[in-house]
Amino acid sequence: MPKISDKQREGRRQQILEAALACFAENGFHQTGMADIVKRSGLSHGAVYLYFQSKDDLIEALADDRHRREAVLNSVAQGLGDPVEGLHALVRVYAQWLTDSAGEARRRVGIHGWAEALRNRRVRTSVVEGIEMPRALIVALVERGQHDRLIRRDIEADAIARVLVAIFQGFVLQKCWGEDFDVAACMSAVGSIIEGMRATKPDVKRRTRT
Amino acid sequence: MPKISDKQREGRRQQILEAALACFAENGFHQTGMADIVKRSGLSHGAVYLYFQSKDDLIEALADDRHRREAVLNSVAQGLGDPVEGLHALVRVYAQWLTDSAGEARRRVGIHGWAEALRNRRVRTSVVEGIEMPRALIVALVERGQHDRLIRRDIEADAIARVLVAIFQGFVLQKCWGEDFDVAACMSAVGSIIEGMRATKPDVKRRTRT
Amino acid sequence: MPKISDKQREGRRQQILEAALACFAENGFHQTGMADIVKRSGLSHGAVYLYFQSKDDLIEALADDRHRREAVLNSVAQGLGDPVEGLHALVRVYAQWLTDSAGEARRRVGIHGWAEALRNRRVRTSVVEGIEMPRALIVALVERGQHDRLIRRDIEADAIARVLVAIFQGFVLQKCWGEDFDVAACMSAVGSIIEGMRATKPDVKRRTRT
Amino acid sequence: MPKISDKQREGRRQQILEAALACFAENGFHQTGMADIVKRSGLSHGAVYLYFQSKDDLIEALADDRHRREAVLNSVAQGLGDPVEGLHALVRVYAQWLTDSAGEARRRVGIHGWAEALRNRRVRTSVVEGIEMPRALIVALVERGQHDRLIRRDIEADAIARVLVAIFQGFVLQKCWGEDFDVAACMSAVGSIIEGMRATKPDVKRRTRT
DNA sequence: TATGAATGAGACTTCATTCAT
DNA sequence: AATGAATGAAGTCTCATTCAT
Repeated sequence: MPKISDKQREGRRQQILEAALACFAENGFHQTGMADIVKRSGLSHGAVYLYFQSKDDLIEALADDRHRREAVLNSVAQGLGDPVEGLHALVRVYAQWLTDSAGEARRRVGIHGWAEALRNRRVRTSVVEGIEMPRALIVALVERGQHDRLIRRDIEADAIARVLVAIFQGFVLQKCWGEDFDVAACMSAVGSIIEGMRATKPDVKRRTRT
Repeated sequence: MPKISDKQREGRRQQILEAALACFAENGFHQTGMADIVKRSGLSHGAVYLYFQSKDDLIEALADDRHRREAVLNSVAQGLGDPVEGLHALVRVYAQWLTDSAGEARRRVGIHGWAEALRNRRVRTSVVEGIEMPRALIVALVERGQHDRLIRRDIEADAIARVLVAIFQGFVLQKCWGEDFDVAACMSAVGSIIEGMRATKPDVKRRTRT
Repeated sequence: MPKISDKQREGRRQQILEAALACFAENGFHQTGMADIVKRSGLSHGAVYLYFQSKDDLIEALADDRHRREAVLNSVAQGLGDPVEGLHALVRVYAQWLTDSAGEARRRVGIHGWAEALRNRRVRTSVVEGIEMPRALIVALVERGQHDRLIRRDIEADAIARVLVAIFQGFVLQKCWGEDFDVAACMSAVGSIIEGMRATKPDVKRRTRT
Repeated sequence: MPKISDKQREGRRQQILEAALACFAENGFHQTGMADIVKRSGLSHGAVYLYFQSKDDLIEALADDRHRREAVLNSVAQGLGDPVEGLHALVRVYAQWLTDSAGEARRRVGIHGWAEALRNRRVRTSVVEGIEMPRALIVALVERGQHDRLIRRDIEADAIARVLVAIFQGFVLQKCWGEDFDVAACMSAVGSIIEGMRATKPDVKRRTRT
């Protein structure tokens, strides 16, 4: 029975996804031909279509894949005691993801996905949900911090969350374009921003004044 | 061979670029056909190729166009007395650019350009130079501020510049994807961050002022 | 290698032929994929190829099948006393075959076979032999009728046979295309034509003249 | 201005249609590749798609073409004084069409079209309308003949019309399959059938004879 | 015997670009 | 200068058939 095992099946799937990832990272979705993916995967044309219905399906599978991986990333920063420490932890996780050389292809494909999201509804959904996760996480941390009087109350949690997400998006772009993007320094600056969010002791002073 | 006037020539060029911009904004570079641009421009295939050597040439021309427009944007924030006010002014200018409904197409094409920059050296150069301008401006402002003891000296000017640029890049993405991106609130958060950069020795100053 | 019984073998064969018949009736030979037949038969690709060498083999097997079934049809009209009654009987048999709702698929496949006969020699042979049977039968009946002075002698047996066969072919086409083909009325018209072939009494007169 | 004239345009269209006709006649619609048509037309792939949107469009254009030609055929038999002569005229016209050696390809494609009509709604419409024309014409002739007491009133005009149409359909099939189809003899048999429809004024004749 | 994953030639169609007019 | 018909390489995808298991 050449009905291959689920493990083998998944292996083939990954093989194709990896080939597609590498090709898309190099040339973008629309400048990559199925032939490129086929050749890189080491399989045949037909085999690829046995695992993915179409090129778009492949693109969407990669989008979903990314979505799933990011969920894991975010989980790292959850459940930490101090909200501000939670934010720092999140920054650290993303900094690491940004530095991981094996993730270069994934970051590049991510950028192509951002552009694709503008016209492909399914990709957009995946992307938007992808940023929704860290956004919600940050909002929760900030609001908890504000409730506990650890974070200044004059900043909107929603807005600061979008700002932090934007920072990482911009970092991905700048890192992928240039060779001289200093991740450590930039991350340190982000750390400063987070520190700047800490409630200053005036709370105490105000109380004393009152 | 009725050689047309330079003015007419430039008009035709703009006509084509506008058509291309609209098409690219809708469908991206590689999902837009020359036929789409030709139809939208109201000219003929031949005419378009009279003004642009190739589709890539058109893409690069738009990238350069963007580059030129951004130079104008940045000039607004130059020459202001107070560096921190300069930063705020820059934020305001970009906020307005982000809100301008007529610029939606340009923002979308910009995103496609970010992806294209990954594989097209000429586009990448244009994009990188494009962010180099505000970056350098911010660096200059911050360094002047630090020199004047108006801005904290524990943050790296280079890094904070990249952070601010990244924020705007991320905002463009989030704005183009979603319908519920609150520009004003986010900008206000950016304002807070800038305020957080102010040197905190008010005591001394107040004393001296008093 | 558990060799299955001949009975099982024949069962499988029929199972496949039935699936093929249904698929071909719906979509024609060349718009039906082997995958369709495989799915409908409930067997596997390999199994189908165990019973039929190729798709063409399947097509030809169905043509032969039809050939065999028609032989049975024709036998009904044989051995009747009155030749004219024989013709009427033949008409009745074909009318019934035309009305049989279970035969719809077979009629449709038949039409596809007529087209296929134009390029597939084996199918053509099968089809031509298929019409040869009723044609010869009609010729025999008419010639016997003419010999017995029951049928007018001014008509060629060969020609009238082709006409009758043609009528049924056309009826199959018209029935399969349209929903408003009135079989009974048309058959009645054919009956009139056959009646019109009866020798009129002039024979007697001629005799008297002689 | 290389905008070619309507005449040239129509010429190219015909060039392609002729190539398609020849290919389809040889191998049927689905066994003919666009490459075959392209090669035979002497044009390029792109050029063919400049005149026809798709292969299906080509098939449908040929179906419409046939439809139009048959309209001309039928017009021949219209406006004749004697209805029975009209029927004979119609038979003669179709007999000629059946014999015309240049029409062999058209007849073969017609058969493929009959099969295609089973699954392609547009083709079916074209085919059904195509037989509707002669059918209506025959019905009109027969009814006029019956009204004028020239044709027997015991036969249904509708039914006999379908019979005559069926005869020609069957003839086309038999002619295209076999090399020994005797058109003249068969047509003569059809003539006999039509003669058999004449009202037999037995009363008058018998009286005169008597 | 039976399975179904795999093959790869070939199907249809698009599209950036050219060039005769 | 301007046109738009024409090109043909390359794109995505299908499918009859095979063969390791």
